[in-house]
Amino acid sequence: MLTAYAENGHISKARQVFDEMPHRNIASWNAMITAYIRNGLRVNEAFELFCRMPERNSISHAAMITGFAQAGMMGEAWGLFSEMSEADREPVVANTIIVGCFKIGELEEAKRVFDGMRRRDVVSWSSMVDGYCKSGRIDEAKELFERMPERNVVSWTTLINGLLKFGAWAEGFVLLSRMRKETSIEVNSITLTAILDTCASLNRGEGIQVHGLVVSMGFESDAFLGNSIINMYCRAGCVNSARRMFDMMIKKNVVSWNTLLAGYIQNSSLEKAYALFSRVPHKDVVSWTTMIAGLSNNGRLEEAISLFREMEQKDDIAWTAIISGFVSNGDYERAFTWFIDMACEAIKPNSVTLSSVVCAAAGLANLNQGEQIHALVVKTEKEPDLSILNSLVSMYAKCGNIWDAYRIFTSIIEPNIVSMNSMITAFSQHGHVEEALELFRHMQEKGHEPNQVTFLGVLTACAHAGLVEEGKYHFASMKSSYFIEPGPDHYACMVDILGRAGQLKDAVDLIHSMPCEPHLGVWGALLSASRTHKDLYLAKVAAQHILDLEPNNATAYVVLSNMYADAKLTCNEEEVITVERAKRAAKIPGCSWIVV
DNA sequence: CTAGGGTTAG
Repeated sequence: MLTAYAENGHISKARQVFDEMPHRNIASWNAMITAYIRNGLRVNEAFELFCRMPERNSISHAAMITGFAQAGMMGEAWGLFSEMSEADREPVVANTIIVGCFKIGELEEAKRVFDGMRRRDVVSWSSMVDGYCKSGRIDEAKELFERMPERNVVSWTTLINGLLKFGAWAEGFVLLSRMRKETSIEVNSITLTAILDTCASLNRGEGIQVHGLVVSMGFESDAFLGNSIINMYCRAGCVNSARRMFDMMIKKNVVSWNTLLAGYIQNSSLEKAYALFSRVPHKDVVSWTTMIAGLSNNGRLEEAISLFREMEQKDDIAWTAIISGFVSNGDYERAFTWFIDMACEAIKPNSVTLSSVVCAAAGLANLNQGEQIHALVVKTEKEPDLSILNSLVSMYAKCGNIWDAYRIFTSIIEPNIVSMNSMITAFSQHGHVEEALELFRHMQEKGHEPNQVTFLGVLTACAHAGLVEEGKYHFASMKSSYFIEPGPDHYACMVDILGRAGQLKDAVDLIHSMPCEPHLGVWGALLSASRTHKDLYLAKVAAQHILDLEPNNATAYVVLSNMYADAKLTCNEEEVITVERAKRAAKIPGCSWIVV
């Protein structure tokens, strides 16, 4: 009766039976202790019984040690372990101790127990391999694995998974094929899940082969595996293959639908996503938020909002999808309105919500709002996400408080590339060129790989200080040292740098050499350089390109007319019309060498 | 009575 209740998880019933028992033997005490440990790891209640037992055997000890070890209470586990004889504790109880040691990071202790064992089984070895993998000590894991006297599917899976999670995926795949070639041990669904997961995040071609393996092993009816395959294809950009898998699956669940839905959205097939969404049989929050976020992130905010209104239980993620949509559309005011509505509905903002509204405050350059959100962050987040801290850095910088930005930056224990970029950009926007370049040097020394955003900050700094040679150097090193193709913004910066220094010819040549289409910023930089150096001819060319891109661009007209005025020419309507005409005539003199 | 894992949304 007691064990029947215990096995079904009815602990209080089991305890009732136990308490009412007229005669208890060791087995009934042990059963009750085991029940407490297996159901919710209630170590204290188990230990209380353990202490009250009139006599104990090795099973009592083993059960209690398992409880302590799984709860990470290794001191207590050790105490009982030392009371057991060699014969009773090996290998099972010792294995438990090994796992417990790894759990609390006591690698040396685990090794000592393992080395001291007289009888090791395959579990002892596999536990050691797993412990080393999870502690990042891959070499030791591999060495132990090679020394194993026998291996089973768990041993192989442990190391394969360990290698893949460690990032040594090539080695992981080699081990998988070795397993299949050298042994008759068959992979199971656990092995395959780990591999598919890795393939999905790495966009590895092996995913397709693993799919074949899943089918040939007869696992295609496993919904978990099927969903992983859908995910793998979606992440690799093969939505059609994902769709085929989806259609083939007999046991679809809501995750299968959601995964394919997300796949369509990530591969920008919004219409197909919409069609699929309408057919999802039992839509859950994820189905709704996936669709809402998909629309919102693709600038279709109004549709996203109307879907949001249809949603019954709106969670924080749904709200955040809309709010971040406003932020990326530059509609910061509405982002705030919605943020307040969210608070009124008593939905707690999460870290993405918070970093979005910090960005909104930055976009509005509204220090007051920014500080309020900052206070909220301090109040609600014990350890604010890096994304929040990074956006706070940008926010303070954009609101003019460069030293508050710096204070936040220095408080970040492990800054990432985004943190570095935010701070470099902040310095550079504020004209603190030395600091910006110093930070750039510092991050390179620390081994952080700069990206295109970093270089934009660096080039902006150079432009600010008129550092022509340094600017040229960094611009060149982008491609030669870091294999980053400069984008239009980088070119605009370089045109600015060259233009300010009066090297107009070089600036024009640079535009001519651009592999991408020059955008407004590039021509704007050229125009302002032409104005500074009073090159009316070049100014006209630049202005014309600006007006091609943006026919109502007032700046272009204003700059041109000022230059005419300075040159003691009249910039009347007629002159503007002339420019217009020239544009329509399609051939501006000199235009041919600028056209890309 | 011990060892390997788990898919989707911001």
